[in-house]
Amino acid sequence: MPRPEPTPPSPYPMPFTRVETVTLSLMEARLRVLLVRRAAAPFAETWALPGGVLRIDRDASLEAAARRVLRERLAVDAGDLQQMETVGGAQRDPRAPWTLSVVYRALVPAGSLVPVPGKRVREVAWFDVDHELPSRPLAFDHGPLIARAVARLRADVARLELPLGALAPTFTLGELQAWCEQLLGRNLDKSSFRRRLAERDLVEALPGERREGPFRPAQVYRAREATPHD
Amino acid sequence: MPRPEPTPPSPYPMPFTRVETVTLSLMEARLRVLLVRRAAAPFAETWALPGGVLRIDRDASLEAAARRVLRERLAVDAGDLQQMETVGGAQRDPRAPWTLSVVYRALVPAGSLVPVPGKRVREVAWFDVDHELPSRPLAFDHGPLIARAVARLRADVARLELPLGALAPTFTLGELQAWCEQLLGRNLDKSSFRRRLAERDLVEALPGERREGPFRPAQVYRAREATPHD
DNA sequence: TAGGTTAGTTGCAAAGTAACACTAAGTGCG
DNA sequence: CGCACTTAGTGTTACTTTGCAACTAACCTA
Repeated sequence: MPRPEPTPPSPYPMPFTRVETVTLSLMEARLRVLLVRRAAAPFAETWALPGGVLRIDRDASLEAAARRVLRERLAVDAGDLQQMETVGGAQRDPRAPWTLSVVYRALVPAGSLVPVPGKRVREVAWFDVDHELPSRPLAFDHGPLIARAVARLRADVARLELPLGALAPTFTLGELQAWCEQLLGRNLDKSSFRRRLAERDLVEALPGERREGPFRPAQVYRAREATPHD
Repeated sequence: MPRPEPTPPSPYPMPFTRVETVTLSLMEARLRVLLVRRAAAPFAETWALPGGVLRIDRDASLEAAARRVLRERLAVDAGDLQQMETVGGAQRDPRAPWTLSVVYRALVPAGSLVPVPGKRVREVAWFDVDHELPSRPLAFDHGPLIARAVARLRADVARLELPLGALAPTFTLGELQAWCEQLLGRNLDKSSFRRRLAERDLVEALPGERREGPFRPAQVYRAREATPHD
């Protein structure tokens, strides 16, 4: 076994490293992003993405860091968590000479989060990504980060790479379609939606079971486990 | 103008931050990746991606850091440079307690690079991503990083989001198709390739000009400038 | 029993794609 | 001169995917 060298890792200063989260959810049938209003400079009083400093003493990985930030700052478990992009440079944040932010997109189940202000945060609120955000100036480079995260989520959903982690454990196909439609912000065709679902094997029927409405009951499904198809 | 605070940025230790490059090129009609053979532990004698430490005193941005690494270590200008993903964690590299690597994919024009060994590198070589790589063990987590970068490149090319920066300044449609075919590792249909090219407006004919073979001359094209289509 | 609502399927037309054949334009050779 | 060969570029046709809409099924209520 090669003995790890005790060499000091590097004489170079390292960037101020953070994790930012684009936290999305469906509320009242609209896709919304959670923002916090900053209490301190820079960008005091401006809305920003919730984020936090990477804690190498506590976070085992980048994804773990993103989960910790969501848990600590927002008290929410990210159902689906995807890394988006990493931005870094000398001029991003006046608090440090060089900052690096790894951006994660979190999709959380509807109603899993009651926004409460915390440290360094005046206010927490959800914003409709299509109707409320475009006009609003955001702190740092957070505006384009959100736009790209939303675009990528919608591209994923459009080709049925669904963030199933943020979905209820069981669901009917009608519910699944409505959920996709709300994420996309447009309607889908029922028959081709079902056809495309069947081609991939994303979901499986829970045999025998069904669920109530005042109308015809529907088959209940659940997400199939990640199938390494080969 | 809000005065930047002189606050010390953070009491937290920051991760050992690097940039790794998945440097790809077409050589002898095959997609190849440039690897270096490590001279020192850990993973001495093992092939690895070329990379370097982020130098916040010299790099204005992450992309600039990737360009510097390519220039200093490989003496090559990246025609097309795309950020792939960022990996980080406590157990990645025994040289530091916590390392973070931002991975870039570079596609360089064929023959723009003569591989020369340098510091901490025994050997430099190109490997066919389809035939030589899968069997070969690589240092760190570099194997999956390459696989994902290649898959993403091919997905991009398949839907004609072409890394035009790595292309010759002018070309014929036949050359462009052959280039895509070599990147993808499979053949494309001529007529639908041209039809799909025409729908997007990726290329434009250089009017009047044409170029020689021993056969019928072809129209010369060039890449259209990034058109913000709205 | 009729009517309303959602679940689920079927048929068809429109659009997009792949396979292949065809014409066009140049070179070289008999 | 004209034919064979090669690459450039276009049409034609068949197939696959998608969107639209109609239809049946199941359940409730009145």
